[in-house]
Amino acid sequence: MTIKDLSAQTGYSVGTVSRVLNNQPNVSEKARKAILEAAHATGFQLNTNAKQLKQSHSNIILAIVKGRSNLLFSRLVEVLQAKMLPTDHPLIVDYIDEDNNEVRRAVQLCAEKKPLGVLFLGGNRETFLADFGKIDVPCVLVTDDASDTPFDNLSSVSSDDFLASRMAIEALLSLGHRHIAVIGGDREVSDTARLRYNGALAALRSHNVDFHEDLDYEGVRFSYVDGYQAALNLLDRGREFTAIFAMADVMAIGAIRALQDRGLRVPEDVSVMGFDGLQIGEYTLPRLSTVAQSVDQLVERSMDLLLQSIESGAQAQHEVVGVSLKQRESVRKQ
Amino acid sequence: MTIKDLSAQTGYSVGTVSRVLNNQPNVSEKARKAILEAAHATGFQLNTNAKQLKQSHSNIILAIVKGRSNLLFSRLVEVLQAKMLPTDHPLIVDYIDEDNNEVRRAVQLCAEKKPLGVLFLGGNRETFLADFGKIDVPCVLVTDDASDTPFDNLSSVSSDDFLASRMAIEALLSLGHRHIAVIGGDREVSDTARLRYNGALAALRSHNVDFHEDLDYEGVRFSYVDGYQAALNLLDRGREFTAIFAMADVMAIGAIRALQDRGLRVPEDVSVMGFDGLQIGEYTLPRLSTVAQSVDQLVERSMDLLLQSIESGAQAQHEVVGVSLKQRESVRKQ
DNA sequence: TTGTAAGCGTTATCAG
DNA sequence: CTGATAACGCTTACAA
Repeated sequence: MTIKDLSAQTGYSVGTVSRVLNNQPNVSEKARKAILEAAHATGFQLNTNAKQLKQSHSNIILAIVKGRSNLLFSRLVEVLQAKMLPTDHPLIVDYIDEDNNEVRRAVQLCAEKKPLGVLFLGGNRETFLADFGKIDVPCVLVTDDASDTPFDNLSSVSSDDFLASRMAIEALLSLGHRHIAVIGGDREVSDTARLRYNGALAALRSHNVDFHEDLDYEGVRFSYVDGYQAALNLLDRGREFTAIFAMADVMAIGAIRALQDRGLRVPEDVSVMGFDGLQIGEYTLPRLSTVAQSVDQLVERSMDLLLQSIESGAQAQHEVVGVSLKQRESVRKQ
Repeated sequence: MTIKDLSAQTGYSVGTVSRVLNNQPNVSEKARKAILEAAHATGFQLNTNAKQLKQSHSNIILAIVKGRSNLLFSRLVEVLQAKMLPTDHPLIVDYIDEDNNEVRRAVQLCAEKKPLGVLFLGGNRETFLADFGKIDVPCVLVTDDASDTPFDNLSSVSSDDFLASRMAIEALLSLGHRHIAVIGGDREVSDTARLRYNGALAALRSHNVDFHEDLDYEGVRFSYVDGYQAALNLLDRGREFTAIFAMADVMAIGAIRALQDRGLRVPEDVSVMGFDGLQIGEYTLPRLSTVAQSVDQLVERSMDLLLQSIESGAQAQHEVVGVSLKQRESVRKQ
């Protein structure tokens, strides 16, 4: 089934059929009705390959998501979809593995889909530096900062990871905790992990609190099981600590379970602070205290920046949206 | 950048360039090397639109996933990707919203991608009955049963929802529970919800246990918050129950929190049994007792059936894989 | 308002 | 082994 068939069926030319199917003007109501009817009857759909191959530009917005099982990104995508619906920009969401190159993927997809702009959910500075030059449509990096990047078509909207992390530690400190362990990611690989680590360290240092990277830090993957194992390692190392700051809620939840399994109560014996503000944190026992990123704002600002660049050629901007400390149940006074 | 440019650059014709880029035989080593080198140097990638438009068939396997935030499906996709990697079948994963029509989407994508076969992660019987006739490649419906469907190119691999649900209830009954509430989905809409409901009901009936649909059943969406609210409703209704069976782990987790918020202890005061066997269930307090679906087997059998149909034209088959009762901490003797 | 036809980047068929 | 060349299904000037 092609527009040719539809053309034959209705007696109109493929040109007219195409115009109707794309809601273009300059078509008689009669033609429009006949063609639409035939299309509906047969369930006809335009072939996206041919369409995109031929089109010199679409009004697609592309979102490239780094990591399928990142719950924060899942939520961001949900909200993004909802907010895109009322606009007339089709949203194409493309998932790549965490260790794939998001920029190269974008280059490829830009050539194929000719989107108006692209949103990167997660990304790595080095990767952008290496290949972003090949992209010429407006882009926004979401959840990571790109302000120290030399591209004038790359905006960014991120939470202030350094500050947020600092807030998390300060909150713990202000409650009297003086021995704090940190569970995070690989700082060599992840900009986010590095920033959060530095923020935590800065807070610790400024309060003259003892912290030994080798003993008090666990750099692992952002997952339940890694958080669980990290907490176990911390415990086995024999260091005394009254609080753990985990750089992601999933790790925090894993860590809490590890503590509980070792007979420690949270928060009575050990406080645990997470990062992200995932939904699940509201249903655990204890409910997870966390530094919550604002999904709504992240999406809102990103779309705004992107649409502004697209519609009025606005300059690249780098915004930081606020985080909020959710004091729930997993943290208490020492 | 197109193969034409590459052709000009290397002095070979587009035909040869295409052959090289597709690892086809009948190309001299010299040509292969020169072209590959040029392609690498420029980071050239074939345009998928043009490729798929022209190709009469690919060896793509298509997976259509119904619902982005279904944690079971996320896990299935992960395992699926891992298992597909060693084969030479590119896996294309396409996500649609829960309330979209998976079959119509498949029809469209089959026309465009010409896949060898398609895997449906989740699907609705009615939907298949209505439109599946238009699909002629081998397909497997995963997690739902399609044995009462008249298509000879549609296999299915599912957990026995009826039996599994029955097992869940039996387990509760054997522990002395006689007042069991059930939290599930909309049986009008979801085959799965209906099967699980019927299984639960059968078990209850066969033990002559009192169960009033209006009072003891909550049909809601499969989410934390809905599970939470459902448990609250159950409580507010004033019925006495010593156990809750939730048809999904996420609902069970929500329900547990609701009970805890009302001062009830799980499992001391109320036992809660989930369904699915998600990872998160191993990290909650209490750890979630659940009827676990076997993600590995589901994927393994689905791929097997699909590949058999593709490679040797095997007939459609309908398999049921076993579930396992994970007795963890949220259920105990009444 | 409608039709015609070129061409998007590729694959595939056919000669050479 | 290699090169021309005709599609694939669509959009988009341009003509009518």
